[in-house]
Amino acid sequence: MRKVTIIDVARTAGVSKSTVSLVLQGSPRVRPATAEKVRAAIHRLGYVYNRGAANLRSAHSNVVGMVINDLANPFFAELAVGIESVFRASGLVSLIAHTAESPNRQADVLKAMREQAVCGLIICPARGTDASALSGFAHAGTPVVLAMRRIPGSRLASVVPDNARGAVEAVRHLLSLGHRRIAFVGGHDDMSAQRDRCRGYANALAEAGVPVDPALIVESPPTRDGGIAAIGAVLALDDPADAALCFNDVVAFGAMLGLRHHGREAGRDFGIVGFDDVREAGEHVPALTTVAVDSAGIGARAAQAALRMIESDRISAEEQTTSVHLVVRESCGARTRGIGREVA
Amino acid sequence: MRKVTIIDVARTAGVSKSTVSLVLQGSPRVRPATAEKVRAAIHRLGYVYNRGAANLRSAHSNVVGMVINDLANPFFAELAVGIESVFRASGLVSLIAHTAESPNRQADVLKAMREQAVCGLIICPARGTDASALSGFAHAGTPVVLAMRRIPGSRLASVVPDNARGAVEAVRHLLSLGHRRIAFVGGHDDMSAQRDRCRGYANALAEAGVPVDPALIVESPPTRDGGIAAIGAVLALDDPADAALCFNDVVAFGAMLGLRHHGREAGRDFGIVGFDDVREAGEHVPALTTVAVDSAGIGARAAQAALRMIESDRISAEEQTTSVHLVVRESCGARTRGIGREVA
DNA sequence: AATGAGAGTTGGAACGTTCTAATTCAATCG
DNA sequence: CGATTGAATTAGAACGTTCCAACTCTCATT
Repeated sequence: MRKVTIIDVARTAGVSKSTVSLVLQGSPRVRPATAEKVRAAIHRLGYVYNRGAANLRSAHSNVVGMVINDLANPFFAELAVGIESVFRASGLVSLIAHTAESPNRQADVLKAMREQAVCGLIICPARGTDASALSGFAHAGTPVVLAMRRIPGSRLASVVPDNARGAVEAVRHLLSLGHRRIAFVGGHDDMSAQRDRCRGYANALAEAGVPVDPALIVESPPTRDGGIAAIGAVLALDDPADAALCFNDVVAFGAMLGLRHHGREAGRDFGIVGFDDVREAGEHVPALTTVAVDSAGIGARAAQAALRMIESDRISAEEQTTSVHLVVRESCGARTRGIGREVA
Repeated sequence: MRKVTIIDVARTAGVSKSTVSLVLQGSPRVRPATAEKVRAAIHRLGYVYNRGAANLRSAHSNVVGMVINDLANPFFAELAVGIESVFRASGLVSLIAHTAESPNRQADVLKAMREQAVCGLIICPARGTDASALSGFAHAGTPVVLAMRRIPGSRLASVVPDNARGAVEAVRHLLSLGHRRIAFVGGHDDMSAQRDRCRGYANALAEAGVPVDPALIVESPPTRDGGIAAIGAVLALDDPADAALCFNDVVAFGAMLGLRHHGREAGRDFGIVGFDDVREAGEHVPALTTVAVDSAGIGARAAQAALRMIESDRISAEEQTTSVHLVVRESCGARTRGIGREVA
């Protein structure tokens, strides 16, 4: 059973393939009656449009790429949903790849996406991604937008949350509750988000005249276990911490667990603030005070930025920063513990 | 700057385009020295292979489709990761689409994927998906594998967890703890997973000689709020429930919250068992007893099944059922509450 | 009646590959 | 020494679309 093509449609509709093509593109130049005949033939034959063939001829493909460092992480999954929705609404389909933070795997999928001739790329780069990893796209004139993470020394568009600002608000909040030995735990300093958040942390302390103690800044993998380890470190200091801003919510969950192992409890005798506001943050006991980042919104904006570049056919390096806000719950001790109800 | 093609490579390597094509496909028929020349030219010119053009000629594309009802749900995000990893390892790239349980949106993306000439499709169908929605693929001979959910009356391959068995184990466990008024809450009866789980629930009760009370089976959206509402219903009965098997973990979280609103606590004076074993299940307070489903594994198996069909060029309707197991934690009262540590 | 304009339609050359069949060339054989 | 083989290479026709330039009408204008 051979595939039915535009030519078969043309034959049964009694027109030329050019006319069928025009109908498919919704051209106003074809007589309505003719268009109707063509549509009838399409339906009768069960014709399906072959985008591959179309893309071959007309340089602009309708597929975009989406490269995510950790799709299993709900935060990034939402980012992906935001991206996909915007693209789909514009008739584009999205290739997806999960790199698991591996630059090798990332290089592999980037190559694959280039071969697929994606017309745009949104990437949340794996840790340690070098600017050169994306040079192929730049060279081909394909728009690239970085989401969530920037790459030092690259002239690429990006959409990231206002990490520094969020950290400032979080630290101010902890200070206002009387905490003075505030730690910054989790993340690695080769991740742009960690650096920005840490910078905000230091600025807020400085602004309040509280000295920044390097011993209170401890890196760790951005995981639960990382959080447990990191909180252990700041509790073991001679002059231990009495609060911590965590790199993200996952680290914060680990930190709260670590506190318990040491007989402490977040919100009672220790202040914990997270970052991201994942869904579980409000459901955790104690509910996590955290800096809310709109991941789906960031994805949507990144996709819109890519779309603009695709449509205008000129690449830009616009850096967008999206606003964040502190959601005060229980883990910093600002509120008494309700009954699982969120008090934002 | 025109794109560099196989012809440019041929010219600079001093061979024909056919030879370049053979080199690209790693054919053993070309002399090593020649292949080397070609590779050098490819590298020098920065040539990138055009899969679109290749697919046009050789009927078998290298892109697969992946349609997920709710990508923002961590459970399905992991499923997606499992699928993508297997496909990528075989050199295929994955188109992704999120349908948000909307059959309309699903129809839209299915059309788009057909136009992209995907060579295989994994779908976790939106609620209420009709077998006819996928007939286009069947007609085109494109392998389709259903993941997590089956579609009544469709002859399609599928990979789903052993829902009935998991429910049986959960109910037996609750019975063994002395519960007799066991409810089944959450989900809708037009979802195959709900029906299968509910069937297991009823069977386990019957097997123990406990009558199945229809009032104890209450449907609800598979959400937190759905869980809150459903648990409220079974508490309000004249002869109220003293335990519940929840359709999934999200419903279970809602149910536990709902219990608190009524002054009850899961694991103390009420037994709750969930389904799925999402990451938060072990971190919740109380930790959730639940039936563990290996979502990434299901994704991987579905992808492997699709791969087999693609490679053998014959479609099958094999129905795979993956094993599940009960993870006993705190929410059913079987264990005393530890300090956030999992006791499986 | 000849001309021009505009609308609608069309033929054919691309697009960058793969694949078949054919060609070249050297080595081996009778 | 011509014929046969086999390995390496190649020309050219696909694949299903788009797009340009050209063509055919019809109708209004001169």
